This record gives sequence, C-alpha cells and structure tokens, in this order.
Amino acid sequence: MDVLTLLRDGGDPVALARGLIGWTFLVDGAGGLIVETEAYGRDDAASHSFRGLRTANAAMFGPPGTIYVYRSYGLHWCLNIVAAPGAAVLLRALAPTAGLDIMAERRGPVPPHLLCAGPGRLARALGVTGADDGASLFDPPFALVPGAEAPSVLAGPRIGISRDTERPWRFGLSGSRSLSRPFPRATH
DNA sequence: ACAGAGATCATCT
DNA sequence: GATGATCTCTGTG
Repeated sequence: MDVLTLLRDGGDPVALARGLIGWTFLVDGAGGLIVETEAYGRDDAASHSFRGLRTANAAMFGPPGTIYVYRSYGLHWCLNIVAAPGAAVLLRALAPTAGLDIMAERRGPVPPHLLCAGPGRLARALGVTGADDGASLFDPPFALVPGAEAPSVLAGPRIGISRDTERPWRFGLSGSRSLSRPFPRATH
C-alpha cells in the first residue's frame, strides 16, 4: 500500500509513518526530506486519541490528511498527519532542502542539519502553530512530494512516552544526520 | 560527553 | 497537584 493510497482511503498509521520516510514535506515552500516519523494508533496507550475525542485532539479524529498540531510540554508545537480517524503520524525530523533562509530566521543560529531535527524544532522552522490545527495536507500552504526510490528505513521504539514504550513505531532514514536522536537497537 | 534543570500550560487525577 | 509525543542552556568530567 503506497502513501497516496493510504492518505486517500485512510489506513494503518504504521504503514504511513514508514512510507513517508524519504518524501518531501513543505510549508509555504520551506521544508525538506522527511527523515524521521512516529506512528500513533487509535487503541494505543501512548496516543493522544487513546482517551477519546477531546477539544484539544479533535483534529486527530478528522479524515486522512488532516493536520493535527498539539502543544508539547506547554511550549513547543508538534505536527502530525492523520492516517485514519484517531490515528496519526508525528513528523519528527526533516533534512532541510528548501527555504533554508526563512527556517534559519525562525530558528536562530543553529547548524543546518539541526534546523528540523526534532518535532518541536521542525514545527518552529516551518512556522507551524496551533493555527494550523485541523488544516488539510492537500491544500496550500502544505505540500507533499514523493520520494525518488525505496529508501533504507530504520525502526525503533518511540521517544518520550511512558506507555506502550516497546512498540517499534519510530522510523528513520538510514544514515541521515538530521535525526533527532540515533537509532540504538535499529532494525530494518 | 553527559546530566540536570527550567520553561509553561492544558488536561487529567 | 502532577504530568507530558520537547528544547535549550548550564555545569561538570
């Protein structure tokens, strides 16, 4: 099942998270290669959707392709793409390829490979905020460009969670320097 | 290189 | 009152 079919018909967030590695994500022309993602399911104790529909997580229950933005630790914004109602993919890191100047402006003096190396950094660099919550991936300013070929993808446990910590639902582009953290016990 | 703390707020207990 | 799908800065080895 390819990414476009998953996004059109809705489907497994794990398949979408893995499939998005190597694609390019842009907001207003700024962004880069998706090098790190995480999947969150509907019946997944680590997921914001686990306790059901709330005002803050309503966008996560929208149709496939809905943008779900939440505030993390009271101060960062993090961006998800809905795979199916209650299931989504967290975009954790990009390798910057476009709009480096505007992203550097938003992020301050950091090395280019760290501009989007982490979910909070990524949202900051792309200018994504709570105002984007509920928007559609298929409409401007968002854009998703297919990857060239099947990349080498690493998998490992998700980061920063305290429940269902062992599911290998974090995915990364092998060899990328823009990962938020390395994959210690990485598997293909 | 690694560890710890502070920032900051909606939601949950 | 505690807890996060985090980041940055600071202190120490």
